[in-house]
Amino acid sequence: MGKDVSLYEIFQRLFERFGPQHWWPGETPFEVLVGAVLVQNTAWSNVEKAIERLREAGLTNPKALYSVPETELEELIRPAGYYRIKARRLRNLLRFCIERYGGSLERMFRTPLKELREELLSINGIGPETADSILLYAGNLPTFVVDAYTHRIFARHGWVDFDIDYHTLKDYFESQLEPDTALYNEFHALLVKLGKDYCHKKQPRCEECPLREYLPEGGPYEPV
DNA sequence: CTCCGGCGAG
DNA sequence: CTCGCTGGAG
Repeated sequence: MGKDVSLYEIFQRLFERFGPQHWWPGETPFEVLVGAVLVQNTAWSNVEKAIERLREAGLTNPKALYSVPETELEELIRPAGYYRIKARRLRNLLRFCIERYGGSLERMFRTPLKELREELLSINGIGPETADSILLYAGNLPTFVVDAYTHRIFARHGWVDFDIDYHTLKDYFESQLEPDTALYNEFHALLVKLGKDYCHKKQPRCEECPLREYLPEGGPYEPV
């Protein structure tokens, strides 16, 4: 797996083309945490509307947001889609923050990475990608976030198999990269940028892609 | 495997 | 109008 590719080289190619993506820099850790749940299979532009509504309502911390009745929360986050299930998932996460850490995200993120990751994964509605997004982008902890774009980009280039699972792909990145929060942050953001603008699900723009020099002969690999 | 769902791009 | 979206649960 991975062939002879250097992940640092891939990162460099993407960074040279796209520059810094400054993901989740100005927002509070709380907004990042909320956004990580709301963004599940959803365009970020829709999540921003929901976050903006919560901000306008002054719901800027776990206890405040958890005090909102579930049906009201559903209406607040409605623009993000999946609003019923996301309201429930969000409340599951908030309840955890409150009961386990007194509603203090600062306290929560002082927990050892591996330990906190397991705790987050035990919450109904928090899967591997959401957990890692919270840990990396809200907690600044060095865990690599894998997503559908990462999978698509690396499988199409033949660097990993199409049937690779989340943890194996995550371990692949973390085994070849230093545990650097800033690097993980920027790398994932750049892969999302590439996935959105070039490595489309249908009709990828390989000719103009920053990674075109790594394209296999005869075009990108496809799932069997 | 299906469902959850509003929303914007094309 | 259709498609896909910084997934996860049942």
